[in-house]
Amino acid sequence: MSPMPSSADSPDGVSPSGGSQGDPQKASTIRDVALAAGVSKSTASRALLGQPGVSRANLEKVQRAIEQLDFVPNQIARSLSVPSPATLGLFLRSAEYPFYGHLAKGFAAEAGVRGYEVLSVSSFDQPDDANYQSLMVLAGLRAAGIVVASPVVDPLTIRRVAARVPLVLVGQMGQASNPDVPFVAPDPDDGVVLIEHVAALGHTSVALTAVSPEHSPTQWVRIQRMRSHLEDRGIRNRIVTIGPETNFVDLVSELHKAAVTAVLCNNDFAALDVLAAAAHLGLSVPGDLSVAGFDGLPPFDHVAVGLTTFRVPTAGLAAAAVDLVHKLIRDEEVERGGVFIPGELLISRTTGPAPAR
Amino acid sequence: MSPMPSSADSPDGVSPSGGSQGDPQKASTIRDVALAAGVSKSTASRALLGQPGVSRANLEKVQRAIEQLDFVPNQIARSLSVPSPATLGLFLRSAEYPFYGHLAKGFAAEAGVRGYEVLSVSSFDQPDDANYQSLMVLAGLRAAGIVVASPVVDPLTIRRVAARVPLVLVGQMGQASNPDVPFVAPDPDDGVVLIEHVAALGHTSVALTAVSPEHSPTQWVRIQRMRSHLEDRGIRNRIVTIGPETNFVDLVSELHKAAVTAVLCNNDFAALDVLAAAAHLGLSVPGDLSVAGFDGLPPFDHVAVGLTTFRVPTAGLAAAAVDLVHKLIRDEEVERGGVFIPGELLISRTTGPAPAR
DNA sequence: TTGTATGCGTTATCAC
DNA sequence: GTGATAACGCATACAA
Repeated sequence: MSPMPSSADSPDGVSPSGGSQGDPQKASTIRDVALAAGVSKSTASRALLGQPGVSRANLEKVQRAIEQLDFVPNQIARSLSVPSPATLGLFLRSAEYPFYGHLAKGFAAEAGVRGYEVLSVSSFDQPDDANYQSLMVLAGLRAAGIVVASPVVDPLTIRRVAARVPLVLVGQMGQASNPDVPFVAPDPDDGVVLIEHVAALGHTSVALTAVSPEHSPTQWVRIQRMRSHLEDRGIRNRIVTIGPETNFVDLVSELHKAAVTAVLCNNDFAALDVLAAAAHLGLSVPGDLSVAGFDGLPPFDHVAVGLTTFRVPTAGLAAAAVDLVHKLIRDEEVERGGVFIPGELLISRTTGPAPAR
Repeated sequence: MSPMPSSADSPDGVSPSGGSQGDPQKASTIRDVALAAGVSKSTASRALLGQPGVSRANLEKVQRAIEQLDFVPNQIARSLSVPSPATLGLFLRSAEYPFYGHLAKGFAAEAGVRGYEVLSVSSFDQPDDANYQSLMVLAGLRAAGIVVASPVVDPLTIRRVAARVPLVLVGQMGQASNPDVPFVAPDPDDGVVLIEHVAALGHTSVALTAVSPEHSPTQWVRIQRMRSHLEDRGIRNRIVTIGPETNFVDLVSELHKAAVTAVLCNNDFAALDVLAAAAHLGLSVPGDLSVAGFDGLPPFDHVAVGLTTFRVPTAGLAAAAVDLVHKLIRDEEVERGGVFIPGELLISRTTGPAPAR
């Protein structure tokens, strides 16, 4: 970049009223550029786009005018005339949760290599109406496709939007409510892998933590599978529902008294709470109690944390979602019934052999 | 800490009737609606916008046509004639990093209460050109204002966009390159609080970790202040640059041999690496070595992690950014020189008195 | 090589 | 109350 002449300050006395910056003075258009360069709009446009068929003299004049006017082409107007630059909409639950943050990253990466621009909106736990509005913003922007990665959108909204634009659900199994909407989800048998792990360690009484089913149906499916697997193996089990008000010290104390030797948590943060409670109670982990988390996203996969957990494959989910919506956009055949991506067990220091009794 | 939702879920459905999916037919326009309703575009538009001056009969006809055609107004075309005043653009570094995820959440929350819709795009570490394109998408959408929370956008791009639309930087001090662009940033003296903490504990030889300056200018400023503060106090210090290839065991071993008794890390993940290395070397923490992190976002603020760290106020930063851009949009006076938001020291179990020598 | 005219989808300004 | 028509900013056949 060359240094700007000092005349770039506003010498013509267009004194800003209050704004210290970028006074919303009307943006210069290609018409201004053409005028300043003494050519027609068409020539200015061609020069702008670097198209052939512009004399060198005019090219330079236009470029100078662009520089001087700080002209930035209006993408909106552009996209009105040319077929919309492929944009993918991502409807995401609050990126505050690591799962969604990582999903977003994987999504952007995969979409990027396919040449899509990505626009995302966060649905954090708003009323359904607001979610519909937000989704409509994406649709109104003429996104080529939309990926919904939020559990808090109701099926009717999904269906209405899906009728209008290629839409893929991720992280949720939509078939129950919307049989025709393709989806990609973690393997529902992921949790079973954890069961096999603690079973192999000799545990015979296991607790599973869970949040309320309506808050997280997918998690509920996973936990039901875990439970039936436990019962097939004759392992005693109980499901404890936790929430923001849960007193983990009381909970862990009670579980320990009931001879539970392993707690499989619904996510890593809950596992952290259980670990803190165990420490507070003087219980050794994994000596007295084995604890496992779920999700396995950084930093919980770090050796220094030492948590046994299960890594949910955010990158794989994102990639599959982009692939799916890409096919939908191109009107190709997609897998009905959804795509399941299995995760990976991460064994660390919070699980061990069941204590001898 | 309360349990957080983990891997996503689907709402329990009702009415599992089939919606059609993936029709690649071009979107219907208001012209189609007008045609189907047997009215003119103008009437259709008025009905669509709920404007007065439409007969009840026509209103219903239009609404029915809209329903039947699954018509969604093209926001892009709309904003060509009428700038949409209720949309804020957020240009964010990859939400994979917790800092940006939390920032995004706070931003959406604050923007929501002010009635803004939020559209965000992620700049993960792309070439500048791609970032320019992404930013232009936002600008091109005619967002009322834009907040840039990414250190990887070059000043010229910022300037050009800021000339067109109200723009605020967050997390970086833009005054050097763009004196006129308002910004909100963490207090540069945040790190000094950590210095005072370890100084009070009697440490006389301290190491600071850092990533390369161009990767994070803000961090660099903070660390320079920390260093000068250390020198004012006569505390020996060294800055070690770390990166993805860093061998932390070697690093910590070397620091320990050099009689360093406290390591202040540039973020919590780095602290985790240092802790793991210390454990691997048989060093007790904080007996032999005190370790502190930086950022203090979940889960590092959790008592079970036990890390001494410094919480950077993401919510406050986000709120201030929204406030600033809101003022800019309304053409109100904004603070020149930026807004600094101080964070909060979180003392836990990884820092302690300097070992007697 | 350059300019003219037209269309993209919507809203706004007029007449009627 | 309603419907032509002109912007909005840009790209592009089509002429010249």
